[in-house]
Amino acid sequence: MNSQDVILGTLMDRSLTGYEIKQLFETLYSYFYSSSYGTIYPMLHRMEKDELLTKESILQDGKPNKNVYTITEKGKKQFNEYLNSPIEAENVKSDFLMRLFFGEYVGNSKVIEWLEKAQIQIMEQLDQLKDLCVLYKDKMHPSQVICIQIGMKNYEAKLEMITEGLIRLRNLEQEERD
Amino acid sequence: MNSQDVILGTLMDRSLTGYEIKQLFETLYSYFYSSSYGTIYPMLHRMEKDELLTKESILQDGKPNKNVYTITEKGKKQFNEYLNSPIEAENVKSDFLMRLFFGEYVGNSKVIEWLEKAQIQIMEQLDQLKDLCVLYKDKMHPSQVICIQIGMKNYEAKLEMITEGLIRLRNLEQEERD
DNA sequence: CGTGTCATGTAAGGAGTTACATGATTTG
DNA sequence: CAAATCATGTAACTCCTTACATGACACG
Repeated sequence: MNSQDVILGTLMDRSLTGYEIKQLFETLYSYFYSSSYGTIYPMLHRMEKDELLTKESILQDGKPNKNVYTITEKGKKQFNEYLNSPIEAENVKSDFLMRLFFGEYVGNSKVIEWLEKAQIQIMEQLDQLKDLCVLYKDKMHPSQVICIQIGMKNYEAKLEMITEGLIRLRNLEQEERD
Repeated sequence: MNSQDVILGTLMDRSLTGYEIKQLFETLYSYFYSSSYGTIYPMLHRMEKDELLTKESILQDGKPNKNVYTITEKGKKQFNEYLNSPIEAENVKSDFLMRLFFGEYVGNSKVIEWLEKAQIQIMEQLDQLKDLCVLYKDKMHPSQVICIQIGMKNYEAKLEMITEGLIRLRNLEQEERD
């Protein structure tokens, strides 16, 4: 799975601009993929050159011009090949979890601070996903439902453990004061 | 968080070889970090040059020689600076979830195949984590306990949703046949 | 009147992976 | 006897991020 595969998949059911693709990455895809404009725009150019996509420039007044990309037959074929290739291992880099792992080197109050910040952030992410879930509810394929449910359940699992952990750490702090 | 930070943290409580560090990445750290020998060995060299680590070569018979690395005061200071820097956003690339998201383009039986494979794999990962949890149980810092609990709960959440999803998809397949 | 949104793009650099090379010993 | 384990290392390459540049309109 690389940016090309994700872009191909994204354009399978409708044509989009680079900007709109990035928005999808930040919302609907946020729990399983991310990449920056510095990846997306050059990749779209390359994919057009490789005839996986076609570009249509749309002049707008009041707003900057758009480049709307549409997947070609060749692009669809390529995406299909990807879907039939072996699944790659998940790749996670979680600074938050790593800090928790090394929490013994910073003291309880700092760990509590980290947990509280994470709690707020994850709540926001979960809310965003829930909203999207309501929005797309009836248009979603069963497979997509499973995907988004895993995403939500993951956030919920994290929140649960953070809440439990906070209780334990706050008790420890209290005991120290006594 | 980059490979240097993770290596520094790993060497905080004991000296290790590159090979042993990699083993930790693959087991204890597997749910929040990974990297290859191609990252680890050159990074260890660089960190020794930068005086963050010292190297001790140990000659073994029957086995290849070892380079055991120990963190220096400078290294500890650097790790402390990292711990006091702002936490970076989590970065996930999950090929599995992305395929589920685009599952409508492959048909139910393929999605079921993906889910079944993932189920087995995640069960193994969860078992591994559980074993480690038992092994380190009494030596773990409260913060580390939270970390590993999040890891386990995450796997459990995924398994739960996969099981539910499989039931739904198998019913759909059955209905189609009728 | 500043901040956010819409919209695209590039250049330089960083961080990492893959594939290869070596080689003895242990395990099934 | 093959495969896995122990153990280190490099070179080529890929992919991606960061930081910058541009510019108009809308909102409060």
